[in-house]
Amino acid sequence: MTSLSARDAGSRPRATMRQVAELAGVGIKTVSRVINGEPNVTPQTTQRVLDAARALDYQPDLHAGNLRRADRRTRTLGLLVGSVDNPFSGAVHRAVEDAAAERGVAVFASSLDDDPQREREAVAAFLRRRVDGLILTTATADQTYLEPELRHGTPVVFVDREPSGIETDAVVSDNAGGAARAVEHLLAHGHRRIAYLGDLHSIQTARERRRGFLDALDRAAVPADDAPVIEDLHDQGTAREALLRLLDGPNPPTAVFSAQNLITIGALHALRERGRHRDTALVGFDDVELADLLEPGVTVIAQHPEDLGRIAAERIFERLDGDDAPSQRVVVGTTLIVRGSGEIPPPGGRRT
Amino acid sequence: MTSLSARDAGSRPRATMRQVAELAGVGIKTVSRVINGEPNVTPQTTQRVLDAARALDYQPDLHAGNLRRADRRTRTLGLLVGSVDNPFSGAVHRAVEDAAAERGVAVFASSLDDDPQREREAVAAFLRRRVDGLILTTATADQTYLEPELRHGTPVVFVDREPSGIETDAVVSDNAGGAARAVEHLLAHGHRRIAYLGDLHSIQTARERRRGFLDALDRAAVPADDAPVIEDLHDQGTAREALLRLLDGPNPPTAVFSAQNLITIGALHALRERGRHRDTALVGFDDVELADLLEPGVTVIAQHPEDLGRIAAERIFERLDGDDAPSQRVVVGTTLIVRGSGEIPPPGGRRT
DNA sequence: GTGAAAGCGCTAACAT
DNA sequence: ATGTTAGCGCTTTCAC
Repeated sequence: MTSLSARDAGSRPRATMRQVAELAGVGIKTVSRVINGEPNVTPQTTQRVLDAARALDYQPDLHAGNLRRADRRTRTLGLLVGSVDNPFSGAVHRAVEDAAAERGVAVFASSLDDDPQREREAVAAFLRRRVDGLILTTATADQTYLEPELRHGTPVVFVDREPSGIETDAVVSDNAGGAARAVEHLLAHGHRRIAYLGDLHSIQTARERRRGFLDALDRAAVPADDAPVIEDLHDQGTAREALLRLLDGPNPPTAVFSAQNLITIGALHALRERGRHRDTALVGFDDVELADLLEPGVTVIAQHPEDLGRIAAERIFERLDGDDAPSQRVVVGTTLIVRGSGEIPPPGGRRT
Repeated sequence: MTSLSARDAGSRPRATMRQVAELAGVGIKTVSRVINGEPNVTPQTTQRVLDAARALDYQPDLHAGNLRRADRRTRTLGLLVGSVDNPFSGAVHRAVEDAAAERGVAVFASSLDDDPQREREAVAAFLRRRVDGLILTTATADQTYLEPELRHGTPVVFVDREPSGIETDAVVSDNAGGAARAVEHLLAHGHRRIAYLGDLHSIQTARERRRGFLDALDRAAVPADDAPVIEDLHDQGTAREALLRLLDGPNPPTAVFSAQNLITIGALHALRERGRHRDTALVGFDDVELADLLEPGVTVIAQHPEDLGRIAAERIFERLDGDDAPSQRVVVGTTLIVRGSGEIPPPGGRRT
């Protein structure tokens, strides 16, 4: 007897509806009615069926039922986020889960890692499992590949980043606006030499934040030469190194705008390492835990990931409920949280 | 024309294998062979089938196939964590996802919120979707209800918390050991009056950490009366309030052991608010982001959630591969990270 | 190398 | 109020 057969010996196959029907002495359709809470079954029969189901540990097979069911709903959603390990993604995920759970919908979650190929594979994996809808953070330059799914009627909502090449719903932060707000805040405190530390240029939100940053400088008539723009940072380590290079350079910035949560953490490390955290201003995009307890506290442009996730999930369910309005783009505002680091004046004090 | 029918008008039903077969001019079984990479199809036929599949945007229906497939595998896992919004859970989740993705397995993730009812519902939702295995963080006092699933052959691995009432695999941190290590560290720095701030007593790990805490005090012959033990804290707010009460009381502790990540954050807030963060020692269980940049840095007993998640997922796949060894309990060690807060001496200096 | 027929567990449609 | 039959999209079995 091999280990496999030994294992099989102990395992009863899962009970089916037919077996429940047999044990209860009723037809299979009656069991179906009871399990699905359909009317026209006497309380006595209902009880007999429930007893039989309990006795056999019966669990209905959602996928088998779905195969023939008119609405063909799996009550399942596919969610693609930056990384389930990132606090921003976690908050989005939680909001989606809450909205889905209310409706008896389960959520497949996958991490994108800003890798276009992972996106394609995750979406394909979702579709093969016939999810009712897709909530996607995208890493591809163009999402035309989703066009067939949209035509098939599968709702797709983009969260955090806007779609490109297809017309569909999106829920995003006010990236450019938030970044501009950060810069204006630093400008108001007298800074002129503000460094930009940004994520991969391939990421739409990174480009938006950079645009907001540059626009704000432009509006203030600050020559862009004064602003070192460092892009393509993708984690704490690279962000730290980039800022260390700036701080060690000939003309270090008096203020820093770090355009993503991990980059902010990397920047904080660099400033501490050079002992420059009390004289170099810093505003981060996206809030980070414990930012309020650092000295100085970290001023941030907070996003509202719970709102992004909740609204995205609600759009999906509205679409599933038949809403066929033109695709919408919802922009969720950001909030400046003043904590100290963003209010540090430049060395010479406020100029002009 | 209602909005629903208008919507339907634009949506083509999803292509089936039969349609692909028709378009390619072959039998359905040949399409099946091509899609599943089975042998005995000529390259020419293969190409014709792939072309047809492409033309129809064909995506195989994993669940339909699974209905008849011999192994009945959905290539899907159910994961239940504390909350997808918690950094510890996020790290566990990510490790599970990585192990699963390698094998083409998708992950359903749900948040437990330490609510027994949510656990039951999440597990039922997983089972109705015929997940191949369950990785569970539990909130129930007894998991005997899973016995039928184990008999059906569904692998169940507990992560973070140990099972009760059933024999199955578990992957947990060394909670008691880690807590004891924290206390020993504080004792070594001269503390005798050490407060314990713990999570819900209903949580197994919380009880373990409390046990480790009390055992270490006992071994050091420190009377337990000196140690205020506050339990049933469940978020930053309650933890903060509890510590504020202790600090404002007649005989405040000289050191604090906060037994969970959110509790540590709440404790940090309380200490700051009273300006006691430089003279009250603190060791936290579970690491928190930016703990190293606070002043003083926060000394913690770090867990290794990535290891917990990875090992749990590996156990599941080993079981699915036929491993029928007796159930295993894997204990992942903790790591003391010294950063400053845990090395603050008591007011009178080191006693004895 | 390829295909026809049966059937997985369930629901829809139509009995009775 | 309950049962019977067909069939969802696929894999299995077995025939050719």
